[in-house]
Amino acid sequence: MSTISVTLPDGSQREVPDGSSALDVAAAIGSRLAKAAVAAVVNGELVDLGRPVPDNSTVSVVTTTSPEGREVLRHSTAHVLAQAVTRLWPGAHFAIGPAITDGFYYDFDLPGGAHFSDSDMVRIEEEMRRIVAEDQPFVRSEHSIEEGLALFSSQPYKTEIIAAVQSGGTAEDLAEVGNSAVVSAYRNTDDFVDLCRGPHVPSTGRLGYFKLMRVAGAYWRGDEKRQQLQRIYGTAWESQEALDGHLYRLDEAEKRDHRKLGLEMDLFSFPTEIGPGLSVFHPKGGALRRLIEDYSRQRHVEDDYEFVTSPHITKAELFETSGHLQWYAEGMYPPMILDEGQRYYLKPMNCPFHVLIYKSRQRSYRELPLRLFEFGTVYRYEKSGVVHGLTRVRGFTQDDAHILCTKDQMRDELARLLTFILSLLRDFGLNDFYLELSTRPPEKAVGTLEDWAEAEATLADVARAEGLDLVLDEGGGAFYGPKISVQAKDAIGRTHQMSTIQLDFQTPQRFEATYVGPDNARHQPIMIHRALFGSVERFIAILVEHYAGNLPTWLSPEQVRVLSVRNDHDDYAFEIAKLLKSRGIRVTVDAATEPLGARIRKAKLEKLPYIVVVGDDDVAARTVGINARGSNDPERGVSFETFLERLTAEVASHGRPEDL
RNA sequence: GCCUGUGUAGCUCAGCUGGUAGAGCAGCUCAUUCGUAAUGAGCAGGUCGUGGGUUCGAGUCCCACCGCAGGCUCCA
Repeated sequence: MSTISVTLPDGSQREVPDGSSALDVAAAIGSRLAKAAVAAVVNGELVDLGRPVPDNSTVSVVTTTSPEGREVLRHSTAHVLAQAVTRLWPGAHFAIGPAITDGFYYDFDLPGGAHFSDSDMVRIEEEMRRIVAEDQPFVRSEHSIEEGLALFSSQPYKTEIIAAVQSGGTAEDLAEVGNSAVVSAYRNTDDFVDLCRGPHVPSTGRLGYFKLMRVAGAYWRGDEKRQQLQRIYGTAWESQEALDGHLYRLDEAEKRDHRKLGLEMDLFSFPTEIGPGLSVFHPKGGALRRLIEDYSRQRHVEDDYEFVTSPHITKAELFETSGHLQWYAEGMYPPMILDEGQRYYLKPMNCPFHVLIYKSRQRSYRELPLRLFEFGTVYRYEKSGVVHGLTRVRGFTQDDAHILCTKDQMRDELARLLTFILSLLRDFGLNDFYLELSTRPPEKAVGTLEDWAEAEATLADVARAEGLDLVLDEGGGAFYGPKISVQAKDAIGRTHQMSTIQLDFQTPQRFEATYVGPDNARHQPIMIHRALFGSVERFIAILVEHYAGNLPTWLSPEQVRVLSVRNDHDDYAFEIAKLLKSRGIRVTVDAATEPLGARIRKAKLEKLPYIVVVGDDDVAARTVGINARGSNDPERGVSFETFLERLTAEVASHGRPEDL
């Protein structure tokens, strides 16, 4: 028997019999590898294990613990889901079923307009386990377009994809099929075959560590004007431990949910009497908010911003001039009709007001850059299905500023701004950033291509200069200019869009804002929109989740609670509370009305940074007992002065919290 | 806006196939005075999201609406 030679990832060569499959190669390397293998990369292409390997090819075996391997088994699990559904609902049409982060989904259209219910998830999962137990093979076949259309003649969504691929096809379609010349399909049984690019695990028996998570609606091809399908989401892993780990992480994330913690910590609420997406901040949330805003104000003062304010409503004319009514009217609250037909709108943005402040008198180049800052509360009519806690609301406050500068100043101004933003975010305990550049949206955009190109290039240069990773978001810009956004990773690795810097060549032009240059002629300034927190409300949500409610001491609404052991220690407790308060510490006293253990427990549950206990010894020696958050080991007999120094130093340095 | 769920006391939840609401915690009162995560007793608290309907009778069944949750679409 003749042999062929393959190159392995470590560079070594191996001789295998001609006609060997990727699985044979894996087996030749080792039986454990063969057991863990789910697919292979042959000459750079991810393929089935059963695929014969050509001579002189490079072969890399993909195992279940690699990202590619997990993707293969998730995708294969999606096929098992589809088969289970077709067994239970004969005649069901299925659309697409890709692997996604941590799992997979599959979209279905059930016969007779039937819908899945939550209890169906149990039945489907049972059916899936039967299919796994049957250990059905995944058998690949390749067909011409015509054959493909015939093979899937009872599956209209599949034939639509094949037909779309025939006439070019989108990236999404090609992901299903592979390439435009060949229609590939994977058959599990005589009754079940699915259109798919592959690769797949050799057989369903390789799967099993999955769980169906939920059912949701999804529009066919993501188009809200088309058929709404039933989407089932699932998660799938290579082992029970990995699956359990994922479920545990979900559980932990749920414990951090700012909506839950916000209620428990008495920070804010959404009274239904006020309306969806409209929040009120309670005293503790109000304190947190004031601390955040005050610190931000201080930093802005230091960075040469000037403070302005503007009203919440305005005549339509302002947003006609800015272009918002033309582009985003559906995102605005409907107008109030006043004074013989005059239309007034709640403001969805602050920028036109700031431009009017700029325009209130003639400006000289000597005044630029002019940095106008406002905590501006805006209102946007979000669709009813999208409001979510504090992160997506209908009324919120932006830490909004608009910088007007000359074209020559733009580059320096952007660089300075990015440094400022990162420094401020780091002060709040966020440390892991990358940048995203959103470029010209093809449909909704004003301005010349040249202006866009120049602005995008400048933003990219400045981002690179900061040394952070830059990700491109093609077509994601606003209608009036490109933007760069700072993305921050939180304590459990989730990414949040934080700050945005938006260049705008259009608004100054629309408002005919000018400055007089050294040449004594009028010129148009550049406008930079920027918000660091984005919205104060959303920033609070992110901080609460980042810290799991354990806000750092400098941001805690109540920093210290003093507990007296007995009533006769109350006077001392109040005395040191007064001293702490005089040093700017937010402190309360919980006098001895219930047992000490109960008061400790209550304060612990409220996530207080410091619980101070004072008893006989402390009154005698002017000391305190300190029970710090995150510690199960209280310190006794610390002198009050030592504690005060430690506390004020921690607050001043924005010291990090004990447990994230 | 669309799909699927869901809504009982401030919070967490129980309430079987329809027979006129129940617990724990929190709150209040009284007693207890205690050295680091729950002292005891008592009291009070709900038109069961809202409005219709079926029924002798609805927290429970049906319809509509509202809120919330998870998705989809959207997010200047």
